[in-house]
Amino acid sequence: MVNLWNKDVEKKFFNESLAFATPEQLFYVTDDNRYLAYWPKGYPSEKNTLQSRNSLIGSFTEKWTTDLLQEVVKDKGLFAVQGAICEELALTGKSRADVVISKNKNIRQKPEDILTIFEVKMSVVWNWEFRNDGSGINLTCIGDYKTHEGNPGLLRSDSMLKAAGKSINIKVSNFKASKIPIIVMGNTPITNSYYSKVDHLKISGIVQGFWSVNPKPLDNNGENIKKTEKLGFYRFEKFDELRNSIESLLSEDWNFFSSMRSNKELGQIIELANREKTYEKKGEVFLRLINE
DNA sequence: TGCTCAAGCGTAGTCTCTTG
DNA sequence: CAAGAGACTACGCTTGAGCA
Repeated sequence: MVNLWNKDVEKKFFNESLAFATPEQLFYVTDDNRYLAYWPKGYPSEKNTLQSRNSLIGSFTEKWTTDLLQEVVKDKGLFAVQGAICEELALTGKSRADVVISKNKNIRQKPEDILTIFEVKMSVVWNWEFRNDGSGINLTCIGDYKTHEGNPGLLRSDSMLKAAGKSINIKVSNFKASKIPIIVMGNTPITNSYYSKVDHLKISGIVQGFWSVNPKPLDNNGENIKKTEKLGFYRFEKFDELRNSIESLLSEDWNFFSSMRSNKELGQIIELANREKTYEKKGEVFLRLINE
């Protein structure tokens, strides 16, 4: 039984990090000397911005996602690889893929071996209070993301834009990228101003999905979106549900294509492609012609 | 070879402006 | 008038190109 994102995972993040980082690097310190993961809504005094937690939560969530995906593909002879490099797909040492599913487990990858690219955009979602009263580390959840000032994960508009931008950068890097689906993995919902946009990104073939692997991001049965109309966004509630979606992603032979053509040109291309015998062949010829 | 430094990655707070 | 989007800022960390 594999669990998706939940409060225990965040607790684990703080517990692991406290082994080598100071509480001051992981928490805000309030006026009355409380150690909190986020400023509570309406905190009255002067606030500062914590920076030292950023890279820690970044690498923790990427590792956590890699392990989760590894569970999905391990019995298929495939591998989840963290920080993959593939120059042909604009995935360089400076701008790696967070996680890829591949036929091999090397950091350096060939486009032909990569089956899916995952961009991880996750944060600490809940607010936490840390205490160390001598008897050891004590972490208490003091509220969901509606109770603190933070705007975690995919709820930030610029995170959405960055994820979309990186996907486009990969898709236009090389025609070999057109066969590889790209998924943005988050642990929060998205704002309603992005509902129709994620569907358009999916339909136009740029991002195959914004997936949240946090089944219950809000306490007290708070309302939160399950999916958008065209499944551009989807919130997973069980590991098996995630496994099924990834399996169907891996089972098809995908193609991304984009172009600006006149109706006349398109008609000519379709006519030529239609002379082929099978649907697969028609598709192949269509794609070859549209890329010429 | 070892050094510096720009450019990339990451998250998060603040602020302004638009929108309803 | 309130809420949210997006721009901007901040800063910690890593990579790799250029250069002495």
